[in-house]
Amino acid sequence: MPELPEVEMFRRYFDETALEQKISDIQIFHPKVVGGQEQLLMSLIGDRFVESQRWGKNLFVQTGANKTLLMHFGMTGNLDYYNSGVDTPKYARVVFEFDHGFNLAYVSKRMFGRIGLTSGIIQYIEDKSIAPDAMEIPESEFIDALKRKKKNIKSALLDQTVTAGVGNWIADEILYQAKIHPTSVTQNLTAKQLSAIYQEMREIIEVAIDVEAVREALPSHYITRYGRKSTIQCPGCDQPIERTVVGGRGTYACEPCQVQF
DNA sequence: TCCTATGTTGTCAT
DNA sequence: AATGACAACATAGG
Repeated sequence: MPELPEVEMFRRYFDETALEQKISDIQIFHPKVVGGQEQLLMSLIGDRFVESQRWGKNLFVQTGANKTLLMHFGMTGNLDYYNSGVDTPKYARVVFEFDHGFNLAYVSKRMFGRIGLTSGIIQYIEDKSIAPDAMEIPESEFIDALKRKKKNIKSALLDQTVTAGVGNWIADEILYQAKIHPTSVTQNLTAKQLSAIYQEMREIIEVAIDVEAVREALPSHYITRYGRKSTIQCPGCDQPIERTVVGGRGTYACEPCQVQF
């Protein structure tokens, strides 16, 4: 699920459910998602979450004791706030128990996600060379970063050192809306085309957040709205949307509409 | 049985 | 040294 708009939904959900409550206990069901730092995470018992911040697909939370929790959701992750009297959600890997009888589960089915304490947001972002968030990055910085990449445009958009938050469906939608073929050589694109990509990126993310990241609620001229089936037709020309593999990721595009550069 | 899935990273090659 | 290509990770559904 989680690209930038989905993680933004998780952030809002987290704010509505988990802020300002005393953490009375923590359960870790799988050491892998905490990177072996079980003791460190357990040190949050008695603390409380005070403020969340999203950067790309990363969700950071500051605690009252000035610690920084990081959650990344991988390909299959989410948060689930539930009454402690009912069953623990399936695939819950870490559970925060609060004083008043409700729990927050960090759920990660395929366990590609990670949760744990970091030395701080800025430090973490620097260490991992993560670029500015896709909704924050200035156009000139985005275009300069793209120009330096030798890979195809789709892979460049997925590169979190170019900008943070674009994932597989957003990349496909950006290139579909910009009418640019995903395998186009990034350095062949003109300033005007790169600018169009930037504008589409912002527009698509904004719209996705507006519809609360519900795919079926996206505009009818978005190919993402129709899911990842082999039967989708291009909303523009009615030709079938083709599936290929680009940079190791399933990629959907309209061959007639999207020009190869 | 085989392939795919809204992500990142370690390894190997260039 | 730095960058790029690609398999690997773990689980379920078609």
